[in-house]
Amino acid sequence: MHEHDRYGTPGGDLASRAVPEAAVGRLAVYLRVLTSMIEQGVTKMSSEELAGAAGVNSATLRKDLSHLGSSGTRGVGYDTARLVEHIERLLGLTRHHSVAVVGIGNLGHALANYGGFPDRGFPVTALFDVDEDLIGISVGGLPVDHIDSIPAVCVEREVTIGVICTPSVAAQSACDLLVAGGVRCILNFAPVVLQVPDDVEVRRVDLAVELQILSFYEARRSSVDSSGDGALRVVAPVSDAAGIAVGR
Amino acid sequence: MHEHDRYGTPGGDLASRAVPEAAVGRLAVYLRVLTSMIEQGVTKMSSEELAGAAGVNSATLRKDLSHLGSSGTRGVGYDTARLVEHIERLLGLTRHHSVAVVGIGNLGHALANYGGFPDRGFPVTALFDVDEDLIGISVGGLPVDHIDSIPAVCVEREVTIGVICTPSVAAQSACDLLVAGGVRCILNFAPVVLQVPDDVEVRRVDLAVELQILSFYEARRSSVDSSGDGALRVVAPVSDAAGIAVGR
DNA sequence: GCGACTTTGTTCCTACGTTCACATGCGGCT
DNA sequence: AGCCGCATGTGAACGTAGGAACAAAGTCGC
Repeated sequence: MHEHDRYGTPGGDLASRAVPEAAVGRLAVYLRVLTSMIEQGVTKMSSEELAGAAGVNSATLRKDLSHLGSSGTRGVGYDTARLVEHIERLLGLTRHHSVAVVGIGNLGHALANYGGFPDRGFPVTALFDVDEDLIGISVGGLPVDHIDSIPAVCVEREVTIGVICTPSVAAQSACDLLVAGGVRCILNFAPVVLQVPDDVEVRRVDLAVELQILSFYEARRSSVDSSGDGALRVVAPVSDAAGIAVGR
Repeated sequence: MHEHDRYGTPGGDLASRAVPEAAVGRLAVYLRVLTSMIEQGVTKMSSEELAGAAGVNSATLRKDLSHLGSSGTRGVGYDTARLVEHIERLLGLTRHHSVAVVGIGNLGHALANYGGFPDRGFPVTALFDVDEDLIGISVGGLPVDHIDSIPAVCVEREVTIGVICTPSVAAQSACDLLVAGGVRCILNFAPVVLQVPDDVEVRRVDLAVELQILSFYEARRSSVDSSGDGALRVVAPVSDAAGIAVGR
């Protein structure tokens, strides 16, 4: 199926997944909290502290960290620098991932201008668009190429991650071109469900969906208010203060 | 920490709303697929068709749709227009949600210029920033106000959704101002965990996390490739540096 | 050097979300 | 008008995530 069920692959007994996706997402959050703390000179943290800063339960945090082997010291806590190292290794951040952005509209512009992308390690090395007026001009210090050259350029610059910021109608073809260029990880901002080969991983960031989910909560809250019935049914398991979102 | 666990159905009656968050997200996707289909003149769809287009299992789709009451006709399928109506009602899209964007940098610009925001129903009615050079200028047809005026303006324009596009350090204060202005739904693009009262719903969209998750998949795949043999379960029991942790 | 305290790593358990499979119910066909 | 087929809606099973509690392990104080 498209958008692989990242859970147990049916027949794929193999390593498919030892670390749950949800845990991977949280690990990325811990990583940011940790680097921020290190900058402030913090060298040790307990699971309680780190969990508080990341907005998760401490047991969940310890379980997540256990996926990368023993990194803590009982009775003391975790060495921040060491932990960062371990998480980076697990997430594959030890080597850089060249990023290509397709569709240099408003959003594409914004992403290209982020420069090294939030948290370095993801250098943007290629920009593409169809608009002839954009080709060749420099955005964020990088020239825009025509989408026809996607496959060649991606191979040449060893792009590992493709970001799609095109209008919906162009998203699938942009995706196909990226895949043709050997890109197997795609971040899709276009509000469509992409069809890709099984070995390509797609993550979708959908603003409309996010807004509609918020709308749903707002609507429910309103109806609860008006109904006067206090028995509200909360479903979101992570709606605790500072919820960490990441649904799906 | 959160009280409402209620699983039994004490009140029972307004049972219709125990919709899981994951289902809400999918419903938003179905909604888009449906509107797109309607534009193409499609009036009826089976669960199989719709599920295929949305990239989910048909059973999951039917269960999701069951949350909004019987909308289909057995032996026939779903009436697209009717379904759209039901989903919109559940998601609270029958009334418009005024959106405020805080932080008119690259991303804020992009969002403001989307105009009505992807899929209408979410008109952007206020823009805020700290930069004096930006105050007063028009972005996407709307003037930028100073963040100090957030509370007053949000109340006045009945903003229900706040979008935070500020740098990390400014995010929490932007959030506080929005909350002070009565905004209880927040979409946060800043890579920080916001602290909010219990009745405020925050959803976080974190590009760095998304990229790092992709990086993780890429890393895992690479190690599978390079290992050659299928015995990649081997993990880093000892001090294997590149281990990806499998098994537990 | 020994004991007590602290915090990790893990085990168990509960709850949820997804999927399978089937009974129910509706439209079309003869 | 009645029967057949087909797709919905739902009940049960399965697998996974998350939280509480506990045991191992290491440090600090004496």
